[in-house]
Amino acid sequence: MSPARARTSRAAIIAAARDLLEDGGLETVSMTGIAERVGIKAPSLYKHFSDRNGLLAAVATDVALDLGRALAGAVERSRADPTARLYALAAAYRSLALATPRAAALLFAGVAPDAAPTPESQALAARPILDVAEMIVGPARALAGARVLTAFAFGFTSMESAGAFRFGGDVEEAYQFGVSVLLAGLGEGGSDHRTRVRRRVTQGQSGIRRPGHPPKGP
Amino acid sequence: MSPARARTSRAAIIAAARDLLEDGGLETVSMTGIAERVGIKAPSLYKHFSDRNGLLAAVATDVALDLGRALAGAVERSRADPTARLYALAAAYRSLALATPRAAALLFAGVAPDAAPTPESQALAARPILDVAEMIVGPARALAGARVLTAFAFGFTSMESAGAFRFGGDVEEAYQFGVSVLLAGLGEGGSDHRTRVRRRVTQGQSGIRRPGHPPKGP
DNA sequence: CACAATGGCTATTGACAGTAGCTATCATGG
DNA sequence: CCATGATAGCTACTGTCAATAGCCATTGTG
Repeated sequence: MSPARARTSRAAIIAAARDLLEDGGLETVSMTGIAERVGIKAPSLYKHFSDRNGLLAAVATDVALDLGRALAGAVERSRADPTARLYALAAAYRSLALATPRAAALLFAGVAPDAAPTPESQALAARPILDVAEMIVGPARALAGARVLTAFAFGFTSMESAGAFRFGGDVEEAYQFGVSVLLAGLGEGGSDHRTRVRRRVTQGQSGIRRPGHPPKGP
Repeated sequence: MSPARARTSRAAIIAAARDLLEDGGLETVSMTGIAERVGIKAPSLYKHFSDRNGLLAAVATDVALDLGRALAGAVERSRADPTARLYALAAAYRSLALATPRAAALLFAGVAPDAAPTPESQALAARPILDVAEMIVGPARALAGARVLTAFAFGFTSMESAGAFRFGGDVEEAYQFGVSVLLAGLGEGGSDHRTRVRRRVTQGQSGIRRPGHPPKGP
């Protein structure tokens, strides 16, 4: 084992890809473009990553790690009570999601299905949210609570940066409103909403014509 | 003005594109593949649509119209009280979003930025949600409420079909839980959450290294 | 100092979006 | 009963991209 001169690095390639991703969207993240940015030719990239999806997966992991750090930092800086933590987390998430919207989409939306981040990086990013959810609704509902919080934050910021909120109004205010609504609802102990509702909404009929291509996720 | 024989139709092309989209993802929606499905050659598609994005925009509009119809139908079939309506809408949305996940992503996430559905179709899809939000929180907060509801429903189903919920647990139950939490929080009259919170979370600092590529949406 | 591993390169292939320009078909108006 | 013109299809082509094959230069270690 004896390496040769390395004109670039894995980290530099990932950074270049992230740059391209953010200011041009997924389709502008070309092997050619990345290679150009790091000063090599496209085929050489395959010496560092198996293929484009492997590279995107590394980008996604990188983003997940950033997100985990940002959330953990927000928790550290906030007061210890659940309310303060939740607001801090929500703000930190939105801040990152708006700064790097396409990366966020890469993380949670199935934009590039074969470019999933590593489970470890995901677990790291999820940790602070699971913790705050547990503080609010208790251990039994922590997972469901965290999912609800994440779904809202991701969904909202995703739509926001996609420009899907096209009817005017104060978008930031709506986000804060959502966080406070979730906090109020979660704080309600969850009462028996869950069981009360369970049987009512299981298989909404909606008159779709498509035969259905069910998702494959675990 | 005098047309010739038409071997296919705009509607057939859109349907073929939707099929391809659902069972292969956006990147498998190729002009060649679509053309093959409708029995013509790829270049002929440009007689019906300006380019691939134009075609995708038509697909998105088609999906938005379906969604609008599904939601309106769910409202019609439900009881008149806000709670029943909200659950019906949530179920109908999830049903459609899970049946056609990539189409949903096309609608709300910025998956194909230049393939936005027509404003009319969007307004139609948004109507039922705005209505129920107004019933729950009143006209002043209807828009914010609708955004919160939509963000949650879109975010949740998007993550669900992307397979982003990888820690086990009952995912459907978490969705119901989320709806009940939102209902409880919204029903709380909103109290003064909004203003109480406003100044606390305006610009979360999160230690991101990226200089920021702000979104362009209106 | 040899040698093997490694990271780079050029050349090539196959898929795809999109354009140019031709042709066959049909509806309408003389 | 043509002639005209609009249209929807076609073939041929270009340029871009991911990915592969195979060669070459460099460098650390025995």
